Amino acid sequence: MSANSRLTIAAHALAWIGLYQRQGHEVATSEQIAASASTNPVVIRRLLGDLRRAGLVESRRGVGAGWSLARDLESMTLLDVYEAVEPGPLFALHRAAPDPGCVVGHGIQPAMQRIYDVIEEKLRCELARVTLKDVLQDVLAVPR
Amino acid sequence: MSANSRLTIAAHALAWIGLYQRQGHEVATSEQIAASASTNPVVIRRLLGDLRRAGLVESRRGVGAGWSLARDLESMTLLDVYEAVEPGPLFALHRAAPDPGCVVGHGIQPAMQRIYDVIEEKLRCELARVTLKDVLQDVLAVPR
DNA sequence: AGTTGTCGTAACAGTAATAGTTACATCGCT
DNA sequence: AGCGATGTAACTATTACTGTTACGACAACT
Repeated sequence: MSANSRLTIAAHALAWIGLYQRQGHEVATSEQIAASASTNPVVIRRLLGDLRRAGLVESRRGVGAGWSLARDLESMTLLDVYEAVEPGPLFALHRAAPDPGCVVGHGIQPAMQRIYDVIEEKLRCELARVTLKDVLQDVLAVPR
Repeated sequence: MSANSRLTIAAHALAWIGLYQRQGHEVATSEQIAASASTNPVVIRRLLGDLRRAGLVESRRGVGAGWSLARDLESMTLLDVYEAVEPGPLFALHRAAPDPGCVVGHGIQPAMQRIYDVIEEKLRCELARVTLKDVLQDVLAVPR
């Protein structure tokens, strides 16, 4: 499906900031997070920018700048992250409108859309079950 | 997420063939289906090729060739189609392996993978609930 | 006031997948 | 033998994500 890693990296960043703050630090820099996630700081800044617009993190500028959580990890779910970071739908309909003169062409889009709506709702339910605190807990529980 | 229309078009094709056969025809051509779906015959042939490999349709060659259902529409679910047509996972992990020396970098992949596995299983359950007969029924129920 | 370190963002290249198109060999019926 | 459709290769176009460089904006510190 040409899956992307945006949800993974965003969760990684939030867990990283949460753990870092738990260790007594005020803010985390995009460079630190990027090093942990093996990616580029700009990628992190873009993703965290989306999360800031969604009210999940805050950023400070100037010297000693960086990112901090806007809410407790316990109050954030993967659904919040997903919505902040993945705009589009899971499945697409036809690129070009199907033939409206054909019975199937006429009815297929409403029919499939209804199915896709149900499926996306289920997906959201599952994502909403998992808080970022759960994620961090799972991360820390992995044996080394 | 950069969603694609493969599942939609494949369902369209199956519903079209099913209805066409119900009307007494033996086989449907990729050109007929492509016209209904407003796409190119080769796109249809590629998708139906995947469905043939999955045992959902059969193809005949030579004069009077075309596509027919290998099983009843009632015995096919959207999960069968999804599996035939969408190889990859819904969400990707990191492109490059995260820093194994970092606690988060070390534990994030198993943690997220477990979450993604659960979510994909739920998705499959939902897809398995819908047969292609249901789809065709819904299509025909759309008012014109 | 100047220096410094970080964010915010634009701009561009690289990669990959889907989709559309053309072309043609192959097959099997008539 | 001729015909009509599949099967498939090859190429292009489009799109999205990712990675990278660059630089202005900003705020703290000396």
